[in-house]
Amino acid sequence: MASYSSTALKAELNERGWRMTPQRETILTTFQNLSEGMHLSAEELCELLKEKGENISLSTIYRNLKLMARMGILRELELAEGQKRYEINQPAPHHHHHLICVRCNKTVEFKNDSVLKVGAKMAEKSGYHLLDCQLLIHAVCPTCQRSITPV
Amino acid sequence: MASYSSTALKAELNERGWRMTPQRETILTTFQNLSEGMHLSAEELCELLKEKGENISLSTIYRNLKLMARMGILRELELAEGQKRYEINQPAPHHHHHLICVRCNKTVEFKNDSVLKVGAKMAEKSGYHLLDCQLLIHAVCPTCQRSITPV
DNA sequence: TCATTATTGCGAATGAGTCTCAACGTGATC
DNA sequence: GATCACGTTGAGACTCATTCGCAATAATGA
Ligand SMILES: [Zn+2]
Ligand SMILES: [Zn+2]
Ligand SMILES: [Zn+2]
Ligand SMILES: [Zn+2]
Repeated sequence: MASYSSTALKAELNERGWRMTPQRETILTTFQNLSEGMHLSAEELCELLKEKGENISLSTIYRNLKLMARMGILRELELAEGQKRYEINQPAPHHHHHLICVRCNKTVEFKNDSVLKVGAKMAEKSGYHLLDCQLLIHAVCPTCQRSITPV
Repeated sequence: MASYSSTALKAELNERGWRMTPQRETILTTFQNLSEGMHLSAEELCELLKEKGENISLSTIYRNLKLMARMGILRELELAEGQKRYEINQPAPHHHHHLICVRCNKTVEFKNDSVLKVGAKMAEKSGYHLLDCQLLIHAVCPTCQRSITPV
C-alpha cells in the first residue's frame, strides 16, 4: 500500500539538510491511506486529523503540503475554484488524470498511460526533472448542459 | 488571425440572453492579438489596457475572464503560484501544453496532438461538453537542479 | 549530552478574487 | 427612434486561502 515509506522520506529530507518530524510522517501516512478519488485541501486535512485526535497546526500543514508537492510526493491539484487540493502521487499503474465540470465541479478520474509517457518524454527532452504530469480537462457535465443555470 | 470573431461572441452571448459590450470586445481582441507564449493575469491585462488608453475596471476584467473561460474562448492557467493567467483557446494546430519549473516558474510550451485527442475522447465518452484540455507538467528545470536553493 | 538550527504553532498580515449597489447601456418592442 | 427591461459596469468594501514573523520546541550530528 505504502508506495513511499516514511523511512524513504526521512532519508530524502536528511540528504537535503532537513528533518523528519512526527507531523510530516502523519501527513504522509494520511495521504497513503486515503481512498482512491479523495483529494484533500489544507483545511480538510487539518479537520480530518483533528477528528482523529492528531492535531497539526494549519500553518504546518500548508508548509508541508507545499514541500511534499515540490518533492514529487504529493500532487497539487486545482479542481474546484478557490483552493488547492492534494493527493498522493502514484506511479504508472495508479497514475490518473481529472475531468472537471466547470459549473458544478463534479470530477471524474481516468487513467491513460500514453499521456504520462508524453509528459515524461517532454520533461526529459528539455532536461527537466519530472515531478508531476496531469491532464486537466475542463468541460460541462451532462446534468449542467441540461440545466438553465447561466455559464 | 482572429479565430473567434467579436461577431461570433456577440451572437453566442445574445443566444444566452447576455449582451455584447465594448469591454468584452476589447478583451477578446487583446487576447487575439497577443503574441504566442504570452499569458496574462487579470492585473496585467488591466495594466496593458491602461497603457493603451483603454481603461477597463479590474472588476469587469475579472468577471469577463471567468465568463470567457467558461465559454471555452479563453484558457485559465495556473502557471505560477498565486494567480491565474489566461490565453486564447486555439484549436488543433495551435493548441499547446505547458511544462513548468516549480522553483523558478520558467515555462515551456509544447504541442502534442495526441493529448488533445485523448482529452476529447474522454470528455465525449462521459457525455461532457469539452471546453479546455491542458497537460500540465510540474518539474525542476536544469538550472534549478544545479542551484543550491532548497526545494 | 550538548550545540546547532530546522521546524512548529500562533496570531497577524497579505492579496487575489468576489460582492454590493447605484449608474449606465444594450437589445427588444412598438 | 423612443421606451422599457434588465444585463453590465465601476468603485470600493469585503472575503478568506495562504503566507509571514517570531518565540518556543525538538531533530540531528558531534
Ligand atoms: Zn485524483
Ligand atoms: Zn456539472
Ligand atoms: Zn500557453
Ligand atoms: Zn527552474
